[in-house]
Amino acid sequence: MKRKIKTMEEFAEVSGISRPTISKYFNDPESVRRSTRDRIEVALEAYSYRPNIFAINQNRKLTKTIGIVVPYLADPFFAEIVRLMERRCMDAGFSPMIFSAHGEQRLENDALAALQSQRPAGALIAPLGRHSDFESVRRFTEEVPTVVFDSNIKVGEAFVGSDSFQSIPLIVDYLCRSGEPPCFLEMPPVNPNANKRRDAYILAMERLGHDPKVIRVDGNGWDFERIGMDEGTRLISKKELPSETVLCSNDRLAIGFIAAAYQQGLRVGHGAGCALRVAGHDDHPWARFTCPPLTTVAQDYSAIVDRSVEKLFDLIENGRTEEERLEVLIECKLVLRSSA
Amino acid sequence: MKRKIKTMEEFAEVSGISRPTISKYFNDPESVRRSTRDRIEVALEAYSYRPNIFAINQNRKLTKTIGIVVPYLADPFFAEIVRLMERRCMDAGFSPMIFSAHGEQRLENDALAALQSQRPAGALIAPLGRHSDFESVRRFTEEVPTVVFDSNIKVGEAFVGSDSFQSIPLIVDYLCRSGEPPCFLEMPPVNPNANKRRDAYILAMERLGHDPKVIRVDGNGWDFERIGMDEGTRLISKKELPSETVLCSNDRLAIGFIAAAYQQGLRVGHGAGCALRVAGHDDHPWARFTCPPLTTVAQDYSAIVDRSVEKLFDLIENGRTEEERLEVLIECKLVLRSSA
DNA sequence: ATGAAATTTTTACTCCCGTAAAATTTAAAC
DNA sequence: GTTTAAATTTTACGGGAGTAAAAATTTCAT
Repeated sequence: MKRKIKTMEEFAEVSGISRPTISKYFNDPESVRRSTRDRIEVALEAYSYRPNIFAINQNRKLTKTIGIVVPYLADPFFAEIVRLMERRCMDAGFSPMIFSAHGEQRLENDALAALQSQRPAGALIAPLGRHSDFESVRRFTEEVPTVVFDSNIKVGEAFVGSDSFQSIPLIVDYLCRSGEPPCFLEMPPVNPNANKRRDAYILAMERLGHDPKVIRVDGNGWDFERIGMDEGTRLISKKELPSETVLCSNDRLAIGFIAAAYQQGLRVGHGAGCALRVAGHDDHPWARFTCPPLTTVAQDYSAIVDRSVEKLFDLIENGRTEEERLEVLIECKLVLRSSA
Repeated sequence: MKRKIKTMEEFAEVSGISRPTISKYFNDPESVRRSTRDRIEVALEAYSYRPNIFAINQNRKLTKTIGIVVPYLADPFFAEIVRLMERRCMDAGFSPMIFSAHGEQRLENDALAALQSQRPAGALIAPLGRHSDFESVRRFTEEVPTVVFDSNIKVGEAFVGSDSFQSIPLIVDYLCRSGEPPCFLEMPPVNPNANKRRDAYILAMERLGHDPKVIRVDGNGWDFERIGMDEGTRLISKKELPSETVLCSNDRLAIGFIAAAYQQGLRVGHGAGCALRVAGHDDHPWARFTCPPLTTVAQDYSAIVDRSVEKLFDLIENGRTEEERLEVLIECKLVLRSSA
């Protein structure tokens, strides 16, 4: 015949413990004496009361919420990163809150506004990049301790991402050593990474004494596979490829390109009888399931997540310091499969 | 020299309008006279004030939050559904909140608890299914108006999903008519859909006078592609496939299976010189980029989202009725590509 | 048992906004 | 220029928990 407990006041009553102590308990169970903790927990089982989160956050300067914002959640790269980040945050006692910009500036701004209204303790954001409303994002980071990842726009307390100038030479070297030097397939860059990759490609090729060949195809939006397939089809059928080795700006583009090659009857791979070698970048979760499996450069998902989250926790605990903005560049690893 | 406006009281002061009216404005801008609305909006630009969401929700019986819970966000099917749902909710003036169970019962329960503590106006949930803590989910739906989608466990006010007994016959018929009758490749079912699909397969085959052949492979978790590839490799190399036409329980499994076939040197497709036909189910976003492109049955993403969201809005507006639980089954469409 | 230290209880104020009721002002209608 | 209806202002309370300060109690070592 348990009555419904709605407030902490009521719970204090039925548990026989004063409200301030109950409050202390919920903020940190270790902060009350063992015996009272036990009494509270017994009552808790009997009445299953949970404090009202809105009332809690109303008085707290900083909540336990951590915002995670990505440019496109349906991209498996971000889906996977978010998955790992969410886990880390929960393990540390925070409540992650996920937002996606769906590739649109307006929605990114909306997401940041919605997040900010939650007064989060901190935020992990991968900005749209080129399409971000820079001022908007900067204003956000003024109010909320923020670690930026993946796409390095110069806001927030820190950046964590992969080092294109390390990763691209890896794959370029390999491709040059094992066959015809690659051309570079890119689409209009959605973020700074895309530019860095192209620049890194050019640099790497020149270092090796080869002539860099960049193919910029059309297409916008986040349908990378479709762009890779459509433009790949066009390039192949019109024989406009300057090299039989194609390094794609990212794996999703490569997946589309491989599909195009397949449909045109070109065999992709490094073996005998193959007409084309294709490589990507990122080691997307699906890269190992292409036909043939994709040779690529793997971003270190765990490291990106770990470093980002660590830095954010540090910011939350110790506050912002006057130190210079931290930039963590993480090494990538070459992943050799059979596409190149 | 604008001072920081933190409360509605202060904003009322600087805008020269009373607080209750400001409050009305934020609840519905149309509810105040044109002239005052203008005055408020002018002040709003000058001071960029936003009401504190916690204080708001503390007093409202029902918030503007809508929870979206999926079993695995990194699955492109759910990523896409979530994307569409989020959009619809925002357009209707709600704040969607996304949760993923990451395939684990404990995390599903955590997500539901976290969501419930937000006192959402309603929830759209795709339960884990077989691995759901049924009682937990049921309790949740008692407190929160809920539409269940994709996986029909019998809780909540309504279910919206695809009709396996309509979709599977479509593809079975087609496969039988165009070649050898298919065997059915499934993994241990993660949700009721998987069972229905198998049963529908058996039924469809029997109707056509063929002998149904179900292959149940091992594997758990949500790495469907990996399971499809590993088990496909095994089945092919050991020649254990009872038919040269393979209908996979879902597209992700099929993607893995196709990769396996490719690596074993088997040509997939319906043309001459092809050793194997492979078909899937769902029309995942990546299905068109397999090699060869995947023949499958398309779930109607928009319809699923539309119907779910409509019903939820109806529930929120009109409250729960005593009517029977609504079950909406949406038709699928055959998508013929070249894999079968 | 005694004193000191650690906890808990009491009391009371704060956070920021929703909202109801009564009083007042404004706008529209005739 | 009334009359009326509509909108706004005033005033006041409530929601549920954080938190500070002082008083009371418990714990533990000596």
